[in-house]
Parts: sequence; C-alpha cells; structure tokens
Amino acid sequence: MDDVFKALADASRRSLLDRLHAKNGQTLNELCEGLAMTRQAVTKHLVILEEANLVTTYRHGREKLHYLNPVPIHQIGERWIKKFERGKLTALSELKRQLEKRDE
Amino acid sequence: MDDVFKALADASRRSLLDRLHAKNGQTLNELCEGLAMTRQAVTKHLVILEEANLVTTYRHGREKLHYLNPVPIHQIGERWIKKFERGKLTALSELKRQLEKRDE
DNA sequence: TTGACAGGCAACCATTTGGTTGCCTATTAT
DNA sequence: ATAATAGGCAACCAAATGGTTGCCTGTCAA
Repeated sequence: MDDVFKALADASRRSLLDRLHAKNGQTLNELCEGLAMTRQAVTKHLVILEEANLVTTYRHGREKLHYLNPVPIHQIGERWIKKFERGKLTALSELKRQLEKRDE
Repeated sequence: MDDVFKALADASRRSLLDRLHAKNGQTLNELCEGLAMTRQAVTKHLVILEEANLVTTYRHGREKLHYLNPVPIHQIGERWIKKFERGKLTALSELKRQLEKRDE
C-alpha cells in the first residue's frame, strides 16, 4: 500500500499512468515521446510503477509493452479513501462548531 | 492536487490523519503520544498536511487544535481514482488477451 | 511572579529521489 | 553481415525529505 502511495506521489508518474489509461500497451519509447526527460528517467519511473504493481510489462521481441493495472488504485479508493468519506459531514460540522465557539 | 498526493505519500502522515479521524481536534502533544518521533518531526508533518489543506488548525490559548479536513481526500477519489475505475475490466481483459497471444 | 507547559524557529545531518551521461546487449531490418 | 533500433546497467549529481538537537516565546497555574 505504501508503495502505491509513494508511486502516485510524483506528477510525472501520474502522467505516465494517464498516458497508459489513454492508450494501453505502449512501448518505452512511445511513452517517452514529448516528455522533457531522458529515456532512462522514464525507465526509472516505470520501474517504480511496476514495483507498486500499477503497471505490468510484457516483453515482445526487443520491445517492452506497458499495461496499466488499475487494481491498486481501486484498492486505495476502497480501503483508504472510503474510510474518510464516512464522517465527512460530521467532521466539518464539528470543525464549524469549534470555530464558532472560539470567542467564548 | 500534487500537494495532497505528496502529503499522503508518507506513512507517518497517513497515520496522523488516521488518529485525527479517530479523534478530531487534538493538540500537537496529544498527537505525539506513543510515536517514535520527536515533537518537531510531528510538527513538520502537520505543516505539510496543513499546506495540503488536509488539516486545519485553530489556536486556543497555548494549545493548537488540529482538525481533519476530508475534502481533498474526497476530491482525489472523485477526480482521480474514479477516472481509473471506468475501463478497469476492459483494461484487464485487454491485458489477458495480449498475454494469451504471446506465443503466436 | 515565577516555574512549568505548549508550541515555534533554525541549524544541521544522512538518506532518498529524480534526474543526468556514457556505454553495453539484444533484436530487427537492409 | 551489418547497421539501426529498443532497451538495460551503472556511476554520478543536486536537491528534497525526514529526522535530529538546542534554544526561544507565549500562556497558564501555584
């Protein structure tokens, strides 16, 4: 879980996921196109995404295809974000209540 | 948005949010209890959470109360995670299809 | 009014991170 | 066979990160 949060913390990596979301199964060079970064930098990001299990790769000849795995993102949503959904309103109204009694 | 992802990337900070979720409106010292970290380290984490707007503070005398603001977390869920929900099944079946034709 | 308590500020430190360059290997196309 | 293409590996670098210690300020209670 920590790996996933860490992987998602970087904007370049999130944009790589976006690119794969737009078009799945891209090669490394395809993913590099138009990016202000060397191929090696992109490789490093992709390794981090792989280790977080957010991207799965598949070697085809001399090409390496990258596939998005949305499961960990879904799990973050289910296991983590949903926990804070409940009680959102109560938390806010509690805060409001506290702020309003500030000058007592 | 980047601030929020960055803030959530650290396990200590996520556990601080958990603590506030369990009991809202805690003081700094309260939040330090039982943590293997100095008060100053916790302060730094709380500053990052404040800057990401995940925590709101309110000074009461010599105490500083910390309140959880779940809105940014909710936004991550709505604006980011949901984007990858759609197409989850299609992405997986696409991957499966590709993997299966590997030995053609 | 004076000591204890809650918290803030700043300097410093080691490690991690995000990036680079240079070179090497494997596969494909001519 | 050979050149071009796709990617991998390793060393190196600057800046950011997560933590520490030491000391200072403001508020409350005896």
